[in-house]
Amino acid sequence: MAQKNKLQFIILGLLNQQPLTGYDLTKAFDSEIGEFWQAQHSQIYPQLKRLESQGYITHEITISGEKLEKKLYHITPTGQALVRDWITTGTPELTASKDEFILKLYFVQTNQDPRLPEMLTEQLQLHTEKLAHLKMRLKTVFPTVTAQKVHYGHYLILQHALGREQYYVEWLQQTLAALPTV
Amino acid sequence: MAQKNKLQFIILGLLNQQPLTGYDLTKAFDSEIGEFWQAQHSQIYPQLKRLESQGYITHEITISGEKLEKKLYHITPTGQALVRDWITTGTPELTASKDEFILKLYFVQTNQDPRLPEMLTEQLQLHTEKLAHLKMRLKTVFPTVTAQKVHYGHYLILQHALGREQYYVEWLQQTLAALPTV
DNA sequence: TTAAAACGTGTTATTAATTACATGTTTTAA
DNA sequence: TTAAAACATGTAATTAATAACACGTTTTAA
Repeated sequence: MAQKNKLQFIILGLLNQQPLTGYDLTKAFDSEIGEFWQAQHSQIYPQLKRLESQGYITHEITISGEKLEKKLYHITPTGQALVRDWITTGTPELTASKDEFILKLYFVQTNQDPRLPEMLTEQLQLHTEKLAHLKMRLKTVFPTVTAQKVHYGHYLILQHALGREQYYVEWLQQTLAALPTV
Repeated sequence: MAQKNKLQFIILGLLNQQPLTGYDLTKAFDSEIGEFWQAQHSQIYPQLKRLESQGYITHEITISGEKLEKKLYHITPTGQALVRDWITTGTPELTASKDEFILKLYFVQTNQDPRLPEMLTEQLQLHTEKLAHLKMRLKTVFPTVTAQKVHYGHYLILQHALGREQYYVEWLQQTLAALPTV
């Protein structure tokens, strides 16, 4: 019941900002969007077809260089209405997340387990790198308060991802520090 | 391409602690495990069959009451080796999460958007409730430091979920507070 | 005593998502 | 000038996941 297939709304949301190609949309999932939703091009191209057949988007063909055809997708008024509805409608689901690493920890019975330091250290490094990357991105994309206002949603998403990562790093550090000394 | 199908490892991990029925396993995903992985019984029962055919688990039939047959699954030594491998092997993937609400925010162009207060308030309530629930659980399940050591993994998972939720609540509060006053 | 809730196990159908296959063009840097 | 990287668009095959269908038992509280 109700609203699944969130990919369609994300695509519409992106096209609501500006016309984009399937390739552009795919790339969007590699950057900030990818922090909160993932999709491959093999999911995106068929979805674009479906959205077009339903009248939510249209496309225009442009030629890049000599003969490379790009399909630039535009949102229609019906599509815009659909995005508006999606955003306005409540989100009571609390989309559950998955975390393989935390699950592995769950099966570690005791804080004496000799594998713990190595496991935690590996994650600490990974998450520290990611945190650094997000920090840099936030600083370069939104250097001023004015820049934050130009695309507030983008700012929010990056900043939320950063805070989430920050928590993860701190938690790993604390958990490591709390381990019994050998 | 290495190791997908993480459900199998989670099931094995749980059976490594104690023999369980399919129903028990299903319930495990309703509680603490569910914070970091989800699975329905329609995924679990077939997976149990597969694991058994591969020799990682076996089952024993017990009768509950007059005639209700329960299949109690046990892990085999091969299965135990598989769990050990899974835990010991590195986790370099950083399992990406999904969050529909944050995505909706992404498509809000400006902090002047009249829908923002309502959207954020709804989430604040949901996450505050969840946080309270996790706090209570942590307090009842692990009232003492000694209790934490009895099943350290369980403690870690609950405590991590709580911290994550805490961050989410604080972020929502800050974002709400930073909104321009009407 | 009886109805509801919880226990218990399965399958089928559908949809979502990933991986792999498949092909070609344009740009950029060595 | 040429090879690699990036651009660009699709389909097919497989696997993961959810929702729905289906059935029966035991326990518990009204």
